[in-house]
Amino acid sequence: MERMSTKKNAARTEAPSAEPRWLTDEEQRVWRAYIHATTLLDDTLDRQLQRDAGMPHMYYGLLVQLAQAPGRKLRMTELARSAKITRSRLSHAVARLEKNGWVRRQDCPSDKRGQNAFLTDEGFAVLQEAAPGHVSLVRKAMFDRLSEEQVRRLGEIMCVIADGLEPTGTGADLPWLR
Amino acid sequence: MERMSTKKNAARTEAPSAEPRWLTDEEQRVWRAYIHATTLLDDTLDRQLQRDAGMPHMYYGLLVQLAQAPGRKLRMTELARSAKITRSRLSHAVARLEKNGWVRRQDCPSDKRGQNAFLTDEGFAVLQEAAPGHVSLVRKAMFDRLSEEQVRRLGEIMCVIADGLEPTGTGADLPWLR
DNA sequence: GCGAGCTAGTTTAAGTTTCAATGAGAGGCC
DNA sequence: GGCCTCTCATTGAAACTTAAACTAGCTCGC
Repeated sequence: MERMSTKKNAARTEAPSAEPRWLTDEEQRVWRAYIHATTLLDDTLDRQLQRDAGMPHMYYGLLVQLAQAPGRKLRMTELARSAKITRSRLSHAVARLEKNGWVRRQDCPSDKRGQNAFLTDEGFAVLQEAAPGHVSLVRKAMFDRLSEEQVRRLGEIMCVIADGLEPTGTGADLPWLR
Repeated sequence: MERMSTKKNAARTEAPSAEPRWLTDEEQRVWRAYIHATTLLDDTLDRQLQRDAGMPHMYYGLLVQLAQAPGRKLRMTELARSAKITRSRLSHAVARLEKNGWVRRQDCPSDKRGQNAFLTDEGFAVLQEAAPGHVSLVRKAMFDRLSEEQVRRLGEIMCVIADGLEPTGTGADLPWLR
């Protein structure tokens, strides 16, 4: 991805359109490994869940969030935030899950704009059926292949990255996207 | 994602439909952090490249692969393999990139079924324009936030995961998807 | 040299995601 | 109350992805 042009790595005060600091060779290798691993893993999980539970990984994640929420229900915005997706995307997703009978919506009593999504018994059953296979795959793809030490470090690293990207306010843009 | 039902963690000989080994609390935390970080980062990169270069991250990656290939060209299958995507997806992607004038196809002389995708000068120019902003974002989201030690470890971990998922033959399925 | 089976790549249709636009309620201010 | 603005959530169109056919060319054994 990096180092398309002349390298000139001198530290400088980063004027807006100055030559950027390209990635070092090691950083490039790590970045490529990251892209490859995440791409492969995501595709693998998607394919398995599509086959075994009839839904993509993201949708499965939504069901899990609901299952863990008190009363198995969550406000749409809350669900969107915890799943790290847009409200629009969630709307479409819940529409589909509702069509499958796994989730239903109910009006929020305290705020008439609001909607609660809640997991049906059918949805919970689907989750229970799919969970073992999913966990098993996650384990085989990641945890069985890493030492405890590596797992701990991966956790730290991922938290650092997520913290840096977390939209601060509600939908506030990150400063360094200009 | 995990631990939906009773826990019974005793090691056992893993009969096909036995109670699976659920994730420990730490593993769950790490897994969630992983999902969150990768989701956020991928979305962030997609949005920035869509805005600055008019294409999603994956498409940008294809241009990069081509730019680095000898003669700026690559067989379709080869490109699909190095980008970790299906041939079908690549077909669609190249069709779109071709429509933008950034890539063109040429028949492969040695194998009449084959196609070479090659990067046009326009495509290269787009890449050169987009690269600094992209690298800068990657840096700010990941490398600037991690110590050298962490970067090295992340690289190791990602390689382990990728190795475990790499389709072994051409399109051969992984054994543990049953 | 020809038929079975493989490989390269594309196509179709169905499903998913994005972006921008919309409607409808909440909240503040005068 | 009336008005302005913000938030919650949905919608529709366009772009993207996927799985499953499908075409065409290679290759190997007989």
